[in-house]
Amino acid sequence: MGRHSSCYMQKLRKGLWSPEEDEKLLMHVTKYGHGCWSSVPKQAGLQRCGKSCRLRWINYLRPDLKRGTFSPEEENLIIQLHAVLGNRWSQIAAQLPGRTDNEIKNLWNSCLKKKLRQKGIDPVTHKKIPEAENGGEDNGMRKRSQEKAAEDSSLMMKSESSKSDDAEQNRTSSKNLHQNSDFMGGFPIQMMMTYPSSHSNYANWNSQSSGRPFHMNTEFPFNTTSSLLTTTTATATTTNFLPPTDSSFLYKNSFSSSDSPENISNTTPPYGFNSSTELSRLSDTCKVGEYKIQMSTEEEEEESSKWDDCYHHYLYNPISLLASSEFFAMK
DNA sequence: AACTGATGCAACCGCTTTTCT
DNA sequence: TAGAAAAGCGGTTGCATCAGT
Repeated sequence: MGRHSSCYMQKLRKGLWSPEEDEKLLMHVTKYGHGCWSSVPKQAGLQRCGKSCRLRWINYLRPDLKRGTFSPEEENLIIQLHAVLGNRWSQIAAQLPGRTDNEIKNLWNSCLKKKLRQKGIDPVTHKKIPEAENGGEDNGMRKRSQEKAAEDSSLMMKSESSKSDDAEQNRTSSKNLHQNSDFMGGFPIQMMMTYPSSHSNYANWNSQSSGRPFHMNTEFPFNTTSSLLTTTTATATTTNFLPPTDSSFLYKNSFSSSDSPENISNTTPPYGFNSSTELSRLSDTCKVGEYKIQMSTEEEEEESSKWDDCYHHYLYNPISLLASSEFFAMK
C-alpha cells in the first residue's frame, strides 16, 4: 500500500489536463498503444503518473467515447442495472457502449438518485418509499439539504443495525463485494422485483443496450454471492421457509425463448467471466433455463405459485436465499 | 452587481485484484 | 509460492459554472 504515491514523490503534475498534455497522450497512445501505463508518461513526455494517464485516456481521450447527455433509454438502463448490480459502475458501464464508469457514477449521484426519490423510490434498495417517509413531491433546492440529512441518517441507521447483526458478515462480504450500503442491490432478486412477471420488459431492457445484450444469469457474478455463503448460515437458521425443490425459481423470467443453452454457450464468453469455473457455472445456469422452457402450462402454473411465495419471501430476505440448501446444491 | 449555495464533472485517493517474475 | 508491480475499482474531493436571492 501507498506504493503509488509517485505523483508527489516525483513532483508530477496533478489536476486538470491541458490541451497540450491531452495531445501528447493522444498522439502517443494512438501511435504506440498504451502498453504498460507506468511507462507511458515518460515515453509521451508527460509530467504525470501512469495512473493519471490511464484515467485520462479511459474517461476522456478514448476515441470510442460517446459524450453528450444521456438518453432516457440509457438512464433507464442504468437504473435497471443498478437495481441488479448495485454500485458496480464498471459492470454497469460495460453494458453502455461509449460510456465510462466515472460518467455513469456521476450521473447516478447527481441526477438519477434524485429522480428516483422524486418518484418515491429508494435509490439504494430500489423499493417504493412509504408515503410518510417520502414526503411527497420535491419542492426544490431547499429540500436538498433535508434530503441529504435524511439520507445520511438512514445510512447511519443502516450501519448501526448492521454493526450488531451483521458485523461478521460485513467483515467478509464487504471485502469481497467491494460494496457498502448498496450491498442488497447486488442480488438477482432485485431484478425480479423490477420485472416480477413479464418477459417483455426484460426483452425491451435487453434490446435497449445497443451492442452486446446483458444476460442477468450468465453475467451475474456468482463468485461474489458464493463468497457470502459461509457467512449466511446463521441467518438461514432463523427461517423455516424453503424454496421449491428445484432451483429454477432463481432464474424465472431471466431467459428469453431465444436464449437456448446452445445459443448462449456458443456465444463469446460474457464479460466478467474469466475463469473456467465461472464458465461452468454459466453452463449450469443454461441447463436450468432449459428446464424452465420445457415445462408444461400446468407445471408452469404450479411452479409460478410456488415461485410467487418464494419471490415474496426472498424479496425481503435475500440473505436466506443464499443460504438455502438448494442454493448450496446448485454451486 | 455581489454573494451564496447547488450542481456537474474531472480527477484524485486508497484500496483490492490481477498479472508478472 | 511469494512478493512486487500494474491494473482496476469505487468513493471522495476540488473547482468551475449556474441559479437564486
